[in-house]
Amino acid sequence: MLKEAGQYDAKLLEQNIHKFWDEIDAYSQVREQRTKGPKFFFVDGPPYTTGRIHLGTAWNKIIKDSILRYKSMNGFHVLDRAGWDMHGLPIEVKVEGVLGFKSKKDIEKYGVGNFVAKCKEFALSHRDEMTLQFQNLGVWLNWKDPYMTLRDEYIEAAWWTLKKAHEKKLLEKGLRVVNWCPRCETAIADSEVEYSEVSDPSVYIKFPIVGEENTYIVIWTTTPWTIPANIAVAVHPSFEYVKVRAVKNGKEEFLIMAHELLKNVLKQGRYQEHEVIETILGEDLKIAYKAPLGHKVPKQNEFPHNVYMADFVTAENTGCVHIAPGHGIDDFELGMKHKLPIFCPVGPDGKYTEEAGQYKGMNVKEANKTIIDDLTENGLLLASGKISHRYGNCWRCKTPIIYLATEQWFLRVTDIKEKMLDEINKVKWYPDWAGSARFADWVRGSRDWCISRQRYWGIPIPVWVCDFCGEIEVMGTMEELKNRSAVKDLSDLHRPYVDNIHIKCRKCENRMSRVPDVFDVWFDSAVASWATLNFPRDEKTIKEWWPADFITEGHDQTRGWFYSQMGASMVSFGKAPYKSVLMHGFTLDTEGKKMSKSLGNVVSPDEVISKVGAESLRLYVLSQNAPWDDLKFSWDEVGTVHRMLNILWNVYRFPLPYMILDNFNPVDSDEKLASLPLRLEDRWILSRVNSLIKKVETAMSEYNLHKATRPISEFILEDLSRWYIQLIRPRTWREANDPDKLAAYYTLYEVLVTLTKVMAPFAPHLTEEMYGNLVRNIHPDAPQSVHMCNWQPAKEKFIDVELEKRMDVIREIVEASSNARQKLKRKLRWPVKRIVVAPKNEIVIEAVLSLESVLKEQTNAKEIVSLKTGETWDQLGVEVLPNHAALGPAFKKDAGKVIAQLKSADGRAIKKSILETGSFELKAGVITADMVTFKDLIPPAIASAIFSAGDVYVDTELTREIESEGYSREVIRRIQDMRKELDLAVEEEIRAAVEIKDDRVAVLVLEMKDFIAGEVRAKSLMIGPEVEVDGELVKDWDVEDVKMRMGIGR
RNA sequence: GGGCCCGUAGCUUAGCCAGGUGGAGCGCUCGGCUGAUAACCGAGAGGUCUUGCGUUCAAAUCGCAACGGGCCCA
Repeated sequence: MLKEAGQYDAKLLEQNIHKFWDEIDAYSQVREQRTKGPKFFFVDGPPYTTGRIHLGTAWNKIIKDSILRYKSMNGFHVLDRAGWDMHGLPIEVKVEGVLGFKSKKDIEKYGVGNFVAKCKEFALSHRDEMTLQFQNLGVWLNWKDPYMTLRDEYIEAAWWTLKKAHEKKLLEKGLRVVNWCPRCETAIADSEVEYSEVSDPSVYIKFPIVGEENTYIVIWTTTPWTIPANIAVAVHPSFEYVKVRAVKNGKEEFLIMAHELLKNVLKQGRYQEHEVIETILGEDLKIAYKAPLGHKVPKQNEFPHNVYMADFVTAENTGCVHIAPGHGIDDFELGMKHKLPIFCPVGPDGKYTEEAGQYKGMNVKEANKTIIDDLTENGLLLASGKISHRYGNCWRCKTPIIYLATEQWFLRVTDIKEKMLDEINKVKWYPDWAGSARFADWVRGSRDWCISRQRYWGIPIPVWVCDFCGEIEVMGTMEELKNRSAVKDLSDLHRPYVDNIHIKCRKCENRMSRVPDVFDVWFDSAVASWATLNFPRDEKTIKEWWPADFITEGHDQTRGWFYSQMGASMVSFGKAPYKSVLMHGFTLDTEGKKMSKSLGNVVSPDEVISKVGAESLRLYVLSQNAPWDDLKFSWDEVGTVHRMLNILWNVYRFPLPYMILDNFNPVDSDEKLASLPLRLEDRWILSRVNSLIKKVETAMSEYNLHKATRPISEFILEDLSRWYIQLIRPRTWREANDPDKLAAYYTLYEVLVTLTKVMAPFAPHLTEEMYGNLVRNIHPDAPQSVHMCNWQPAKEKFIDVELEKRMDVIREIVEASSNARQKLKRKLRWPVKRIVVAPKNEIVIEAVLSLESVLKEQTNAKEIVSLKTGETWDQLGVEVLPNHAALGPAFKKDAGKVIAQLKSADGRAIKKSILETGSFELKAGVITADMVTFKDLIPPAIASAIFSAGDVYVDTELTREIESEGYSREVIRRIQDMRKELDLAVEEEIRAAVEIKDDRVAVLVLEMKDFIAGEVRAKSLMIGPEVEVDGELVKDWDVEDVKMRMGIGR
């Protein structure tokens, strides 16, 4: 049997549903039930296990959940292991913070094994916390058996991939300039560099030219600390350079720089006068210079210093670029091209090494000042100031990065770039530009991928190098390492356990040792699509599932996971690891600014859930905007969604008491719907809900979640709540087993059950609750959960597009008539004599004709009249407006008389005659069409309003009958109000008495006594000018200036 | 500096691809309803469609540029 429902309490409801899901293990049942269906392989982009989830992560998982629920209902066998990204520097930094560590030395002292254990503990505990938070959102993924990057089988997937890269000669060790964090003492990826505005030195330095007395080439830099590593100067081959004689305080010197930048440089150096001596094209600038700090850095004196040409030189500052191949990417490439020494006198801790001579031991950033002082001292500083610009920081510890030339391991993805671009085209991107424009652009500009990190908590790079001959071998699996090393007991593939395993070199039989590095953490998630299938340990599953059918992440993952997966997959399998990608946006604050702790504008999912529940949050993020647009969070809009759900809940619970009272038991509802006398409004709502299904299907086929959810809200508010429920109300409180009432019951029941299925993917809690009552309480053998139901396709037999159109017209007319009523302040409770519709087209006539009863009821009109198209209602008066400009010349001095006669004549007759014959005869003369214009005159008791396809006239003239009914309804409303106050049950009968202190009104109301008694369920009812009023509740009322006293009791 | 996306009423947005009088919701003001009631419904006010230039008979819509925001890169 159906049960009544109380007010909508989202939190309580959601808690109960979560409990219910746990009890029956709903998730597992749903997935198992679909194992025979077509496969749908989804790979969860693994969130990083630090701290709590934020709104963006919540949105991400809600999108995933909704799509997977939809796919599952549509019969797909969904594979969806949740994923966790658990390695890497972010966790190391957090753990270092907890332990109060400042540098790698602290970690070494503490013991790598202990440190790694702490990192693991941190990752696992945060995984548990975050799992709960995701579950609170109602997100269904395989939480029991998630993939975790710290598991041995996952590590093997990464190892196997690297071995593939090695086999395909795409793995390379080399000296490269990398982004280096001097605090973390490791290389970091381009994607781990975060830019911020900082103030740095801006210095102009003069490099003395060899063989030319008092002549210098001028360079500019923001990093004076790289000057000890200077090896060359670069100029643009096609720029024009000049040699200038410049004078400052009576001293002259000769400077070389780009011609167009001359003025600025001389101003910077405060030269008082100058003269261009010579103009030279960049490509002809063949000069050597002396190291500016040779006296401090002896090693510098061993290197040649020359000027080279480079296209990357821009016409900024001096047009001459200081080149330190050990400290810059362009510098390094220029150095390689000209076989220059890659001089890098800086250690991993960001301090100068032995090679930096007198600067040894100094922190480079702190050395800036010393170097500027030293240059001043030897007269080579032209100018020194400050500049505010964007500079890269380590995204985790915020330390400014430096560029260092170091030995690193690289994946040569640039070799397979073209193939990667081909694969991008084969992937279906939502929206299209995410792939064709954004991702393709990123891939085109990508460089070789530096995959090594000099850290501890990560997947150890499985490369063993021979201590003697340098031979390289890559271990692809744990098994392989065991066999090659004869270490039988290998329980953990992390550092430090793998660090001490040695193998014998195949070439020279000497000892091989593992390189100490770990993987860039992006490499971990890069292998997720096969790691989640337990490949390479399990070689069978991958054949059945891979590649992924679908992934979805935020647009920041273009450079991140979309790319890392693509790269790793191209290396391993030579094709894209996913078939379709939905790229979604970011969550921003109401201002459109990003949410960040420092701005204090962060809204957490928990905060939203605690206020309005997860369901409102879900529908809010799904419907607010297109998935790929950024979402500006707004509490107001969340509130609006919550209100919509509340209305749905009220719509759902409204009929329950009546249905229960009537023992409504819709076991054979299909049959009943076919046999009961459905009204047109019943057929209409059935048509609407089935049209809705089609809309949702169309939107979901393109993952347009906003276009799927918005029509659902609209249906609930406009069609169900504001219209259908209003229409059927009188039918629901009819007492007998009336087929007309049953038709409404069965229709509403069908609509609500259909709606729960359409909404289930998006609002899994609310629909589960409704389903439990509406379906499970009636059919005990129905699927246990709405999420076990099949998607219900639209029932075409119910769809009637014409009817939908006609109902739209009726709704417009009703709106217009209530607008008109308002003009004359006539309440809806008071019937009106008639409503006249002047239609613009035939559809309106058909609509009024076929849906007259609906129109009558909703407008509370005694009669509905529809005119023909173009017909003027004959009750309207016509005002004739004389056209003086035409009448004057035509009638001259009689014009005044004509005008007077026009005013007193019957306007309607004039209009009719003019329209039919073109003229009208007055006593004073014949007037023609050009002499007059007409205006409709609306009688005082009539109000009009327009709608899109015509006019509506409401005749509010009072008749005895109307007054009688109007006052009666006033009485009824007040008695109902009192019933409410006494908290009476709907079906409970009362005794009532009404004293009306106006004889005329008392008589009018008395005429409706039976009607009133029926409406208020009164077994006895007394009405009259002098009635004794008593009972449990007695109240005095003022009804339209008539004093009434009413009393009711059981 | 470059790539991609976004900019419409006080707020959140539809319309833009396929040019032809800008639609909603929230909020506000006024009113209605009172057997969904700590609910619900109607009406009204409110828009230089970020700005400028161009294409066109016609531009929110197409093109170019600028400005502001987001993500990514340099």
